[in-house]
Amino acid sequence: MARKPDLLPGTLDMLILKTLTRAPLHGYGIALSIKRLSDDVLTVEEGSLYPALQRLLLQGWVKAEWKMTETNRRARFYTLTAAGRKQLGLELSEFEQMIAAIGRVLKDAQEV
Amino acid sequence: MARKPDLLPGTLDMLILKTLTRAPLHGYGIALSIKRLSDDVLTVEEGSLYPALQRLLLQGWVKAEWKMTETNRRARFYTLTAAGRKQLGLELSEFEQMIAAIGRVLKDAQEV
DNA sequence: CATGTATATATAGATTGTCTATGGGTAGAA
DNA sequence: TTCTACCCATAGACAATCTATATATACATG
Repeated sequence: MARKPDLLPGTLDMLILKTLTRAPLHGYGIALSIKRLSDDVLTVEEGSLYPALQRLLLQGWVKAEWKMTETNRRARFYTLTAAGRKQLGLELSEFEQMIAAIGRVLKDAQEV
Repeated sequence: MARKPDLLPGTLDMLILKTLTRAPLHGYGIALSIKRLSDDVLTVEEGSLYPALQRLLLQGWVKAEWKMTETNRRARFYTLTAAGRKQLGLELSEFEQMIAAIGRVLKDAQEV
């Protein structure tokens, strides 16, 4: 990781799924939501976002529907499926386990 | 991340640098150390480890020296350089910032 | 003495995820 | 009319990791 990344690789699907537990949203809205909730630390580039949404659709973790936004624009709204909710639970627990494990390695104790 | 990964991508360099703050170690020892400290959650595959060590060498963040181990084997021992220590500090703070940001997105509050 | 296991390094090639760059297009404000 | 914010999408480059493979040695066990 030579250049400072916009995301922690491997966490985008989880972030999207989590965002959709609040409400169905279109892609642009998902990206904005993640950016804002993270206080601009996380930026979801379009070239990451749309391929990720395709992945999630293909896996059946979200479904999509074209609608009009409040601002009168065509947009594709994504909704979390039951399988997606289950997948989110899985990813959350694996992520937390990893973070905890990394935390143990980063601790200063000398128990090598 | 279809398959459960052995590591969080992007964190390996940081883990290696951190491990070397305790003592100089050879590659195999670094991998073992990370595995044990993480209670077997993190596994550093050889195909990830040695390229990572090459990266760190190239950046000047570690230096290497062939020596004999306690068990009488040839091994390449890596030592953290001053630049490496500085880099570790940088990666630690960026990592913590990212984790905090992800935490905010994963929180259940409705402040969208 | 043969065999197996743990120790130890290293690379090639595949895979995957993210980023950069680009293309298209619309609503509404200035 | 021009600009900005909104909206979707893909191609290709790039980087990190994983799988598979290769080589080799110390030492224990049968």
